[in-house]
Amino acid sequence: MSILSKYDATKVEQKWYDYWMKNQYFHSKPDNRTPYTIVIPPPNVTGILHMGHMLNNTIQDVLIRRARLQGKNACWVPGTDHASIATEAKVVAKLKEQGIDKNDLTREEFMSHAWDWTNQYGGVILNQLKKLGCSCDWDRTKFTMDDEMSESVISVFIDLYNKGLIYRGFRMVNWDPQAQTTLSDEEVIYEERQGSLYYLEYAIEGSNERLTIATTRPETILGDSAICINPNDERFSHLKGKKAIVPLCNRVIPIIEDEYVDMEFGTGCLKVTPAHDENDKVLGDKHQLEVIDVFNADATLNSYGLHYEGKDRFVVRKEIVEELKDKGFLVKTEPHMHKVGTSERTKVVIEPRLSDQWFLKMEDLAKPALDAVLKDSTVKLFPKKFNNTYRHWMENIRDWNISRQLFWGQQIPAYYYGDGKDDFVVASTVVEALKLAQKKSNNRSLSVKDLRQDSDVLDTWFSSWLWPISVFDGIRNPDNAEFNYYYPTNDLVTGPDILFFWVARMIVAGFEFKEEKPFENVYLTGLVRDKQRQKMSKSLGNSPDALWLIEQYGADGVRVGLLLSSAAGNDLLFDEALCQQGKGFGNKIWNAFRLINGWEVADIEQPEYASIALDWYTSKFQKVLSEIEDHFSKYRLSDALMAIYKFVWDDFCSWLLEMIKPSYGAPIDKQTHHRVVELLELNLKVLHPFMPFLTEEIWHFLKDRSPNEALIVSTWPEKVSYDSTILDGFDFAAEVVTGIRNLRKQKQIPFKTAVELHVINKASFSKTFDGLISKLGNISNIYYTTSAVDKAFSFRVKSNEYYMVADMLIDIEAELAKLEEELTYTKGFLLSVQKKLSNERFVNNAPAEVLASEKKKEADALAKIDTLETSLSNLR
RNA sequence: GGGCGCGUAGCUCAGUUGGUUCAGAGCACCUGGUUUACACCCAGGGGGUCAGGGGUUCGAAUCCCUUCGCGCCCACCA
Repeated sequence: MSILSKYDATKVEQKWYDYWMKNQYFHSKPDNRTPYTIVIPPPNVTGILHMGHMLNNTIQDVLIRRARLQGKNACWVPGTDHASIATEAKVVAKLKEQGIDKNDLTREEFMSHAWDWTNQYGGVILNQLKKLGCSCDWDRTKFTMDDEMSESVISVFIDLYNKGLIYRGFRMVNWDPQAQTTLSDEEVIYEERQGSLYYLEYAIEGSNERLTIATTRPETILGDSAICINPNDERFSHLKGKKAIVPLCNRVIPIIEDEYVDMEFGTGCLKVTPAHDENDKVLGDKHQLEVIDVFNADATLNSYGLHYEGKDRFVVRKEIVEELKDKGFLVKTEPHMHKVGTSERTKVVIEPRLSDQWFLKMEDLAKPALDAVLKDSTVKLFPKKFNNTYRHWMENIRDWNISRQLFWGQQIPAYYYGDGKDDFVVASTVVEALKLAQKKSNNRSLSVKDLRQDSDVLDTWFSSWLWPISVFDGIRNPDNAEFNYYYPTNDLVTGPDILFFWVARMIVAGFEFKEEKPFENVYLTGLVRDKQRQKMSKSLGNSPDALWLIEQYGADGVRVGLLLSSAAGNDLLFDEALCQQGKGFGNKIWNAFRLINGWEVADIEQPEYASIALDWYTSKFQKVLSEIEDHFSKYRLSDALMAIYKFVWDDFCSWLLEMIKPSYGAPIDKQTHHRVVELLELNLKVLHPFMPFLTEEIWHFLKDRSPNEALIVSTWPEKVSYDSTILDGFDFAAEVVTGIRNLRKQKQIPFKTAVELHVINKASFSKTFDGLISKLGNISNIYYTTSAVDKAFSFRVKSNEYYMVADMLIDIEAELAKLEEELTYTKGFLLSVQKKLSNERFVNNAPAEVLASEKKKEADALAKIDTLETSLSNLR
């Protein structure tokens, strides 16, 4: 087979993915190995792959592939989330295009459309993950609305209800008027908006006086039930006990007193509208005020809105201000910055609204989850700084509104049998519900027909908080073998934006339902932004198409590009140039392989330099391996990758291969070839998690391998002790080579011209590396001497003096100047070291090794000065 | 308003308990290169008062105080 000079990812990647799939390497089943488990953060079933997914899933794949190589039973469970509000919104929009109004459909009809949609788009994102190389166990693919997943959700609901933790309450909730559902507090995003503060006059009953209040929401005045003043406010003490008249509708409302009112803000008078503001609701309850809801579900005004009935809240705001102005109620308008709650999904302004909803009591549930992270560290967050955020949320946790006024989701298993507040039962089936209802109502004649199931569905997160448990069927079959083997899972990789939505709640669920954490480590990635630091989003259009990127740079290139600059917890500034860098890296490795592969191998003696070079690289590999391990242990994947990147590019390609490369046309000896292939294989192993396709491709080119010898199921390199003296020696030799190269460049001595090298070996540097130095510097001979060499260019490494003899004119003045400069610098350095050493307090307080190092510095400097001075006097 | 975090080379970031190798890496930049794996390359190089100020210490990018700038999370002020 011919080997192309440029690596072509597009031709290679699909081939290996199919191969891995065919051989079932992604598939896991319990056995006697240690499990390593990751559950995917399930993406929205109808979503498409964006940069955040690419980053997340690349990281997960790196972790899972490494674990697999380490001999663990690696299991990565994929799946999707039904994302009730987002998906329902998409389906509603699509139906609208077809001229179908959701409100005209029955629940069953709508669900059928939604399932069609899901089946049509549901697989898209998972197929995109395959293109990225993700080694998920696809046989385990789950969907949060699968029958068995839904069953788990329902049984958990019933369990929590029976424990008294779920209750039904008439409360102020966050209402999304577009989706016409409630939202949890977490789904509301507060945005700073420029608004206005309107000063309105209310007449006082039985008086000509008028009272001015300030409000940001004039459209709600028709729902006012009181004016509130601070009892300590002397400006208004004469109004105590009086009544005010609401403009336009002329309703008479009481003037109440409460210290809640801030005397400094606005006019010191507050209009109280219990139906449309949470604080007003509190005041209303305290003072037993009437609750007047002026809105319909879609935030148009209802009949309380008088002639504004049917108009949208924002339209009414404009119009009512005009009317109030015309009629003399508007005193003034001031610009006012304030925070407005918006829906995470639909972006519309949230309306506080009173309604019957289902809530989950969180306070007690939160306790074990709080301790697990902060006290016992049974769950560890990376980076650690998120511990504080987590603590704050958990300690101030509020009850979770879990009902949604949607169709797409698990319908709440509550059945009403009467009109009373408590006339309902909670059960998994109608039959069971009937039994309970008959008992609770003491009415034996109650039949299924009398039961009406709650029309709400559960919050999506109420199903995904069970994800690590339910994907192994741990709710329905608590003691099953799979669950016992895989749970708790090991690592969770996700974005910090869903720390509360999902991560915290999974921890809660783990302890509540399994008395066990759901995972050990949580790796929170950064957000993917563009080069201008803008968040990547569809609306900004700054997010590159994932598949297009993969086509351009190969999955390996994109993976490397994403990982190169994404330290854990830091935002990633995505730049396509990084993918190019990743692709370039792949090509570099490819060419290193081609070089090795192209050598003619002969049964000849191994040169000494080659053996030394290989020994050095073998030790260097071990050193880098321990660095890589260290980075992995801290979830510093980009550092691990960078360590490998530099190691492969610099140490392997630029140093090792150049050192062992046979001269032109000559064959390489068998032994060297064998060892360098082995070393390349080690490189491929540590690279595989990052660049799975390229490495597998080369792996199979190197040798004929049967499927069970594939790289993906090979073994992670073993850590063994290594020789650090050879590493130090090599560093010294490398400095010598660099010195030679520098001189060649400065003096324009072409590399092709062999030169002699003379050395005054004051540093007693081992001659072991002479062969390598000669090869890399094109040195004809190395001579050891004790005195300066005439007509030569010189350079120094530590206290060693090197002379390069070339058939060229030496500029004595320039050489002198160079030596003088080095001498001045070294003397200055010596002075600073000696100053330190003569400081008694330093000598007394500094640890021994610091002291020793300073003394060594002093000795080295003295030796170097001696060398320099000798050279100078010789030259003169 | 409360809390957390950040400010190190042109850019993105490392820098563990203050002390060999502490001022680093990658990219970008500059100079040279038709070395028969690779120009997606090779060799070499420049570049930082570690945001400003003060303090502790024999010694500070690192610890403390303070000023300035930035980001994030949480919170009901009309």
